[in-house]
Amino acid sequence: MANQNVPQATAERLPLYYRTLQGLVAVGKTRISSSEFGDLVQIDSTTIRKDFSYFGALGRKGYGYDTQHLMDFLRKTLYQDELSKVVLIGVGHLGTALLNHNFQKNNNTKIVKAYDIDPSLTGTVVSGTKIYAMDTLATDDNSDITAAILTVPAAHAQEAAEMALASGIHGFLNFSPTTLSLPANAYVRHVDMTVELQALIYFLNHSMEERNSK
Amino acid sequence: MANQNVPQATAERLPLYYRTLQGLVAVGKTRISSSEFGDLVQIDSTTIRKDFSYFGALGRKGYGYDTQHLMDFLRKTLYQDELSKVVLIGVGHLGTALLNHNFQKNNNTKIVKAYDIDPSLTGTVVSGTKIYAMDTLATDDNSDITAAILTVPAAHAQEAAEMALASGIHGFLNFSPTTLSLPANAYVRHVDMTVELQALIYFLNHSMEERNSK
DNA sequence: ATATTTTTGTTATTTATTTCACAATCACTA
DNA sequence: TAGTGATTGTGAAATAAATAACAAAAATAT
Ligand SMILES: NC(=O)c1ccc[n+]([C@@H]2O[C@H](COP(=O)([O-])OP(=O)(O)OC[C@H]3O[C@@H](n4cnc5c(N)ncnc54)[C@H](O)[C@@H]3O)[C@@H](O)[C@H]2O)c1
Ligand SMILES: NC(=O)c1ccc[n+]([C@@H]2O[C@H](COP(=O)([O-])OP(=O)(O)OC[C@H]3O[C@@H](n4cnc5c(N)ncnc54)[C@H](O)[C@@H]3O)[C@@H](O)[C@H]2O)c1
Repeated sequence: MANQNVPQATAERLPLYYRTLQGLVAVGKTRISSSEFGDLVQIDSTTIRKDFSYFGALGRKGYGYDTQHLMDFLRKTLYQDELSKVVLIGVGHLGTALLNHNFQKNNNTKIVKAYDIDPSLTGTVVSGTKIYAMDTLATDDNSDITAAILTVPAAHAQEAAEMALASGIHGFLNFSPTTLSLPANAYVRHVDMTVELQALIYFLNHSMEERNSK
Repeated sequence: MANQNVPQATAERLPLYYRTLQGLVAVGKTRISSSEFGDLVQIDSTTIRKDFSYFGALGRKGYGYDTQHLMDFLRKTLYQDELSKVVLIGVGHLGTALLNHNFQKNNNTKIVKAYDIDPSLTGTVVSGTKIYAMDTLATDDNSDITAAILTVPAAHAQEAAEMALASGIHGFLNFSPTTLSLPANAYVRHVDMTVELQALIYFLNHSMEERNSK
């Protein structure tokens, strides 16, 4: 069942498809065509049909897609039918916001514990999540944890990631503005708000120039 | 000077290059080769040379790149030599974290004001930024504002964006897990943490399966 | 029951991006 | 200042992704 040949670009769209389908099922919509779905998610309908086709025939010709069936399929494909446990490292401004955000709603992921270097935070509970000292991280057994969310200052992201890896964590969602150097058995995704903001400003200015020069 | 034919993928890497160069200049490194730079940012050196080549000859053969010169060039290209004013809409958990985060450090962008629908927040100041009522947004003159950061609940993101657009804002950094439908004169970038987390889980599981099947 | 319409799944085509390969050029050494 | 080594800039090739086009199939209407 493992689909080795699903393009990366397709895989990255699946969560959006899944969430959109959750919304459709919730409002009682039972069927949808690729073009109507495409309008919703702002992706060309051909791209959507192609994406689904990597997983076999999920729709019915002349009818479209059954939202419930498609949602169920994507839930399995995205491993959302089992709970994924994650930890959060760095309970500062951003980390606290993430702890307060209930990822578990429509999203089978739970922040089960947090780590911070600040001794005054050790043992406290933020939004139901207990905070542990960093000293214990590297020697803890976290092999049941899917991923670590890194919200520490950039200067400490690398060491924090290495400790987490030592404890058995292989996935990382890095919010620090720095590149991590980890061995090949680790997988990192980077959410970089500064980059996003600068890219936004770049594209805004350039599309304006383009418009003016026409 | 407007470079119409810079690929999108290249443009999206420029902020990372710029930030990395800031770090290099700060520690006194005056020159760097594309391969050393590539190791730092984890991008193939050929890609880096190609990226820079869209802007002309920025390096010197047999020498590499002058970090200060390259940084200055990118600062101009990314419009980082002028201050970009942005507003933030939705001062909740995430919005507050962003207000507390000093974007202006190494990043010529300032959140100049915020908006929220909660009357108890109106007139208060969070981390130096004054909060205004949503009623006033659509009629305010925000034509000097580059972009709006949207950190409102998903159900209100569309209406908030429309009000901001009415006030003269054309750029949006959307943190809500929802697609925005805006006219062509608006430009939206989407930061979607739920999608990132699910994509991470998907790739982790799939790369594990791949490894096991070998 | 038949005709018409809808809509998928897929092959072919186009476009975008990355990587390769290497001549041209400059830096540095002796 | 000649010779060697380093490193860029760039066409060509390879890979990846998006879009177009359409036959096949099923739904719906008549
Ligand atoms: N706050 C934001 O909105 C925002 C936006 C974009 C990026 N970021 C990035 O996210 C990261 C966190 O930002 P923040 O605003 O929450 O910072 P913060 O200073 O508020 O919080 C950082 C937390 O990490 C802890 N910490 C420091 N060193 C540590 C270590 N070695 N191990 C474990 N914990 C450690 C601190 O005690 C603190 O609680 C930074 O890298 C920042 O650049 C934040
Ligand atoms: N908190 C997180 O870490 C996190 C993570 C991922 C995504 N998000 C997304 O970011 C958004 C905000 O999340 P949050 O946790 O800060 O939520 P929150 O409930 O803490 O804050 C939302 C804020 O928006 C304000 N608001 C509500 N309706 C509004 C309207 N129509 N106009 C203006 N302001 C309005 C509320 O008064 C509140 O202050 C949500 O869409 C959420 O899904 C948050």
